[in-house]
Amino acid sequence: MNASADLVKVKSCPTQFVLAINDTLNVLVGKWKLPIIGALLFGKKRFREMERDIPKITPRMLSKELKDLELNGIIKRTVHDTIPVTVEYELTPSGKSLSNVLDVMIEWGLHHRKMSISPEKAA
Amino acid sequence: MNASADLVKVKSCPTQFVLAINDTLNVLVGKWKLPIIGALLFGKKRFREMERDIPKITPRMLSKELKDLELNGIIKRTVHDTIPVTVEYELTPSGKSLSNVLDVMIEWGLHHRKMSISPEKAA
DNA sequence: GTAACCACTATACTTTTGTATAGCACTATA
DNA sequence: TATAGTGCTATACAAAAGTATAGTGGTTAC
Repeated sequence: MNASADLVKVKSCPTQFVLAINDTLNVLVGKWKLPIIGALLFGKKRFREMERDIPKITPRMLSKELKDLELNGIIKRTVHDTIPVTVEYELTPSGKSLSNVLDVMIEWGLHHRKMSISPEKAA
Repeated sequence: MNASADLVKVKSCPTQFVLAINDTLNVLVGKWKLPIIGALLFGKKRFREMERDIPKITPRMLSKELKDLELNGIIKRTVHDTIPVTVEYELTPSGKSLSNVLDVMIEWGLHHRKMSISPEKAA
């Protein structure tokens, strides 16, 4: 498997190129996906824990987004049959590897922000 | 300016971290932004040209998204006072630098797709 | 003169996304 | 017995995003 060869192939074909990016975009899009992934980058978390960590999220949204992320193979849900049941969420390897994408996005975001505030200095 | 130092700073602070990524996300989100940026990666384009290049986009959407991207400093709009007027759109340096982000997203997208189809082989 | 190209804009509608609020079935603690 | 915590789901609504269709005001070619 050669990632950069794939890149060349994909970039020469706009449609495929858009499809691949959309896969990534779909995983990150929405008001809550990022805060959720962000929270899980720091380790396993339980439902109520995340509810407290993420300001203003409703249980409905948290539940919905967790399902979505699970379906997309980004997080793994584990039910422990303690009493009462406890449920743990954690990132899958695919989910963890997203942090590479996020790093680049952070870099661009910071740089772009500086550029729009003071293009010449970028201080 | 040290990008990786910024990265460390930002990642230790979840709120900032989410903000920086959201800046990037906002630029890319929506059904049409990516096709538009994709089209402009291949050079300057005019309105009708893009309308033809991007299947199924309506002029309303194209106009709206172009405005949005211009406001966000991703593209530059130039009006030439030919008769009739011609308008050209092109990526700004900030816009061009997005291709780094897109590259990483393509890589993740392709890899993740392979993982979900056949996790062991990843063929 | 009519048809077509240019770069859009207006209006009305549907779909998707997110919010507000309440509730379930269970258990542990006071 | 009352209260609070666990991990959610149901219903109804509001806001945002996207679509469909038509039209503007100009110019050039047939």
